Amino acid sequence: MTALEGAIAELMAFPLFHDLSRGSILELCRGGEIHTSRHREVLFRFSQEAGWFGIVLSGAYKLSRPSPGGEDTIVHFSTPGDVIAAFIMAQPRPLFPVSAIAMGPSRLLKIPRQAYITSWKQNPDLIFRIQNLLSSRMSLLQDQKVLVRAPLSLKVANLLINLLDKSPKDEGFELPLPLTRKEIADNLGASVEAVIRVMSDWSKQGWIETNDQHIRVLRPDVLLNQLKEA
Amino acid sequence: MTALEGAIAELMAFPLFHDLSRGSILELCRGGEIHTSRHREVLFRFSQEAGWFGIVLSGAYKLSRPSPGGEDTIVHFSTPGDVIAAFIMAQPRPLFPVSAIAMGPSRLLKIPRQAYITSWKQNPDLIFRIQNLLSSRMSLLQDQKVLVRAPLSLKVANLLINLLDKSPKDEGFELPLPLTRKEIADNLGASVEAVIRVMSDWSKQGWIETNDQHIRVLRPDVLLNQLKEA
DNA sequence: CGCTCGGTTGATGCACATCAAAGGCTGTGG
DNA sequence: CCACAGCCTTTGATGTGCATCAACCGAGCG
Repeated sequence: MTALEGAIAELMAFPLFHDLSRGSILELCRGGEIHTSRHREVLFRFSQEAGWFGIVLSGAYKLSRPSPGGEDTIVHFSTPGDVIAAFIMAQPRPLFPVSAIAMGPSRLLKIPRQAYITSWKQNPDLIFRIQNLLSSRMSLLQDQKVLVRAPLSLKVANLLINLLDKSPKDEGFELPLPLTRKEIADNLGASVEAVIRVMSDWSKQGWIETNDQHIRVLRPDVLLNQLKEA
Repeated sequence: MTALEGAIAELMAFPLFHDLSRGSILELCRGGEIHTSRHREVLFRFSQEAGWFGIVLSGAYKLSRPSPGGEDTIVHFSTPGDVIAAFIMAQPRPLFPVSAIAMGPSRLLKIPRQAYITSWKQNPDLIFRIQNLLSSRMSLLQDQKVLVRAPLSLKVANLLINLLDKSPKDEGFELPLPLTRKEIADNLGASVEAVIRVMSDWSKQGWIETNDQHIRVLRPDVLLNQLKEA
């Protein structure tokens, strides 16, 4: 419980809990516990029973689903402040709709489903914020869907720009999470090699820069232009 | 208002309003009006201000978004019982995230945003049902995303099966909405010609049958198998 | 030191897109 | 009532973006 109190400060910084008092946040997170993940640790797997939902505190998790070819497809990257699996808590007997795997060391606040049903549900404003989160995630999915016919470079540009939006502005255009080419490929439905060819081209142009899985976008304007003019 | 009362019977049949009394439904739909659309009529366009949301009563609407190539990409087919734009009502000043166009003559119940903010919000169960609708729609989008790397025939099979699920079971596997090959292509991000080649092959095999934009799936088992074994 | 993981490069082939052309069907206006 | 324009479907010919396969390199790590 003391650990939980320590996390309150982090929680209050997230838009989800904006304006809420320390006391009510504690009440909402009753029974919650903080889970620490190592790089590549599996938090849960697709179709497991979901007795809890979570809020990302630090690090990142990739959410993926098994695809017919055995390879997993990444459907979302969850960064701090994101809720995981909250959307399905309203179902009578929810199953996780995705698998979740940590990208680098990460921390997550696990909250029992019961708390959602009892205290969260009674707070319409909170439910609305969840609904907004969900609808903006849907919006991202649709953005990607619209680009299916576009060349691969556009898809990569779109992804980088979107991730950049999540990043704190003072980071100098560095993506807020470690990202391999394979993960990008798995998210876009492309092959690693194709992604590499696009990105190493951009590196040569001096538009991006990467060291050790951390990508910095030097010329976000150029990438944005690709998206617009096409 | 009398017209609205006439629609109550239809509304009560939808899962969304299941178990609700005639009176409370009337209350929820206060200020609503029934809109009748002709084939190809535009209900609203992407990025217009959204002062209302809707419930499809009959017919169908396609929801699409403009894509870089000018061509619209269809993100969802809405059939009776579906809510349209309810998910964004929680935002302070919502804009329609898609365009909506009628497929064949259709009817829709328009409900002012104000009603959502006041009466819908006060009913946690109702909000939860909306959340479930939204999350199942997200699930569909993810299903499609998982198939990006799969051959076109799998994507078409997946689409037909999903639409079939919405259809009343006594319809003998006929899709519940008129659907052109172009619309299928626009939904899957493929070319019309490619879709035609897949489907006319299936017709020759005797797996499907189409007359005048109405598609009947004669061998749903075969299509399902394609999805599984791959 | 072998191992796995991430990145990179080149050669080859295929599933589609694209372009072109044509016929049927529907609605609309002269 | 006819003519014309749009929309939907179909078929064939040609081209290409990207998947696939194969190989290699450097870095971290037990």
